[in-house]
Amino acid sequence: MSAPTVYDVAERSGVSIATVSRVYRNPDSVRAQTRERVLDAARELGYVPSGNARGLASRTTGVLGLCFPDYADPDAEADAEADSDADDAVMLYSDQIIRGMERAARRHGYALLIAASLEGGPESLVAKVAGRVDGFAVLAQTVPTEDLEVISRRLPVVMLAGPREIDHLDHIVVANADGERELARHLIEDHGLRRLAFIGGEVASPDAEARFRGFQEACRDAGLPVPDAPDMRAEMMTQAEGARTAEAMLDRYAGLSDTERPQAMLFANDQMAVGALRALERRGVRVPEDLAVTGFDGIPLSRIVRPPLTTVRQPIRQLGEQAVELLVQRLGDREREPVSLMLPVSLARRASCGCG
Amino acid sequence: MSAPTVYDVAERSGVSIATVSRVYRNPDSVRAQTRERVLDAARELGYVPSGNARGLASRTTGVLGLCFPDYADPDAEADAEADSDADDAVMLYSDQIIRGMERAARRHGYALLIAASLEGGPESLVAKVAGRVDGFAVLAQTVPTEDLEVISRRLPVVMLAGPREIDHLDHIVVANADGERELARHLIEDHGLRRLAFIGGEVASPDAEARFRGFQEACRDAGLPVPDAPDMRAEMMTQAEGARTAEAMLDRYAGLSDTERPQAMLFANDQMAVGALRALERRGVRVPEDLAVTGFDGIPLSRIVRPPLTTVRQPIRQLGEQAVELLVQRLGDREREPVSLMLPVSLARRASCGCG
DNA sequence: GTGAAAGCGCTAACAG
DNA sequence: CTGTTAGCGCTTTCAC
Repeated sequence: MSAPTVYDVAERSGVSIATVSRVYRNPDSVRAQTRERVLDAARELGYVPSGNARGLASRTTGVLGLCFPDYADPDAEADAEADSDADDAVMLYSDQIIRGMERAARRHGYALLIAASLEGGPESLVAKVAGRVDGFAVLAQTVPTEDLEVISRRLPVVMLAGPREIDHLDHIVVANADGERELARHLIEDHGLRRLAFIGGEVASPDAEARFRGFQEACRDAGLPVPDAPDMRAEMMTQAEGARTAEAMLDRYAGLSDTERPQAMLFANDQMAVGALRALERRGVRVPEDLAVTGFDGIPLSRIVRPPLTTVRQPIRQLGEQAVELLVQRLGDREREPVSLMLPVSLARRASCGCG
Repeated sequence: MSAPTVYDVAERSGVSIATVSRVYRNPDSVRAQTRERVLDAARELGYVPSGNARGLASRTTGVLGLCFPDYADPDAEADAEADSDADDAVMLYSDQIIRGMERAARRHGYALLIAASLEGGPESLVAKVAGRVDGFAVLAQTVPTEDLEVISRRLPVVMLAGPREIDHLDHIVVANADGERELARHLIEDHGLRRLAFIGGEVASPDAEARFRGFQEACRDAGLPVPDAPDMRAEMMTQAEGARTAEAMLDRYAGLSDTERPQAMLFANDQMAVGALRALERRGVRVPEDLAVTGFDGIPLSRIVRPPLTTVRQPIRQLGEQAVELLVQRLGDREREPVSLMLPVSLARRASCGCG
């Protein structure tokens, strides 16, 4: 009793397999009466068209893919309450992209195949994805460049966030530098702050680095001293690290007078800023009266914390949607020149910088 | 210039197509030197194995699927800040399941194909998914039962949440009734409350209904009057609706004395409870002093609101993980008896009921 | 409108 | 360890 095929359905309904095929592919090309016979037979048999066979024969899958970073050790015990916020941050990011892609894909009639990259997975599962989709998106640093090199010669690939590693690929980033520059400018010009401290992430994070560059630009533009490195770096960009770095900053500047110590801390992301907010509260530092605090990302939590966090909203979902648009476009025209999109970000002025 | 195939690689590396196939399927079964030759040729050619052809020939895809409800009109303009919380609630739910499934699937070497069901989609996209996966999970009320009936005869399907519509399918639910009963019991026994109001959702929501049943049980167990319907129903189970119903309740009981009006409002989910919290604050009702408030779900927001919300944590992610486990099991043994799992929930006692 | 025949690119025995 | 030979289940011309 193996699964029924077009042959079974054809036989049972007294038509040829070509007709069965037509019924599923282009129902109107078959006389209504014939069509019903076929459909009935299919129902009785429990027939489900094989996507594989279809794909093989038609050379398209109707599926788009996404490779994203391994956001958690899959072998880790699932403990809802104890999940680290590091996890959460990355996951939220991936979730949003998945949402965006799924939504856009659906609009174009595609389904979405997702796969997180294992650490040192065998034959990288990108291969698995690549072979089953019409095109796919890759989050930066998820897939070895050399693999992409090979794969992208055979099907559309769009790189998301991070540097454009392969120049013939479509590529989308968010305006990290612009956003941070605008944020710093706001603090400097609108709030009259002069002494700003930037708390960065690991050097390997292209996003965090780009944000720091934006910070530098704002300093330069305002005629303030331009630091050549973040005042401090956090390895993880988590709430815990945010709290830790905030306290470390406090200690570092403890001996300084009010006119010397920083008036604002700009964190490379919201998670850290939120952690800092809590640490500062514990230490009796009032935000924004004593110190302004800002983040980056615009995660939901940023609106909920007290004081609400001034931050830069990243259009993460749109990143996913745009990715699909580019893939669909390229599927329609393989010759189109590769594009590199930079999605605009927007400043969310809230209480933590003294606004509102 | 069509995509290179095993034949191209075989020719270029001077081996047979069988060997090329082996290199990708079971590298150790090929002499290292031969393997390298093949791999080199593949690299030069830009060869990517066709998942479709593999699937066709091997009768497995290495992909599991998930059909979930259309959580938002795909044609709606994406406006991050303006997304309704209705959206968010459903999305968070789906996201968690996706996460859980992806994680578990990866652990078993599967990728995950996801597709939200269109409203009146053509030939329901379940067909699309069904044809491309080895098995899949379906969120309740996502796929017409009759379709499932047919499809589930040919590949493993597991139903998630909601009633078990087809009895030969594996099925997983969370202990909605148990959770709400325990929650109500806590209010009654531990806090000594006697007058509880339950705010339900739409009648069509199996979850909300199950929670109400749990509420009824607790009332009965405690010898309190047992209502035969929720005190009030919200159509959407959103924050806005929660706020609205909370105010309506306030108005309804405005004329009663302190010893007559409800001492607690039990909402069918967290979203509503959170909305209620805000509405109550606006109306000057103190929680929990004047009125206890509880939710259900254990969404992240429930921990963050003030006062933190007493709720019942649903192991949504585990729902996804378990779904994969069942699918994998069944893939290994088609004859296994269908199982129906009920995942335990846990009470999160927080300030909104008077705890902590 | 419908049928016949030829693959799509790979895996799966079986030989050797 | 490697090659040969059949299909896997469908879409696609091209006839009728």
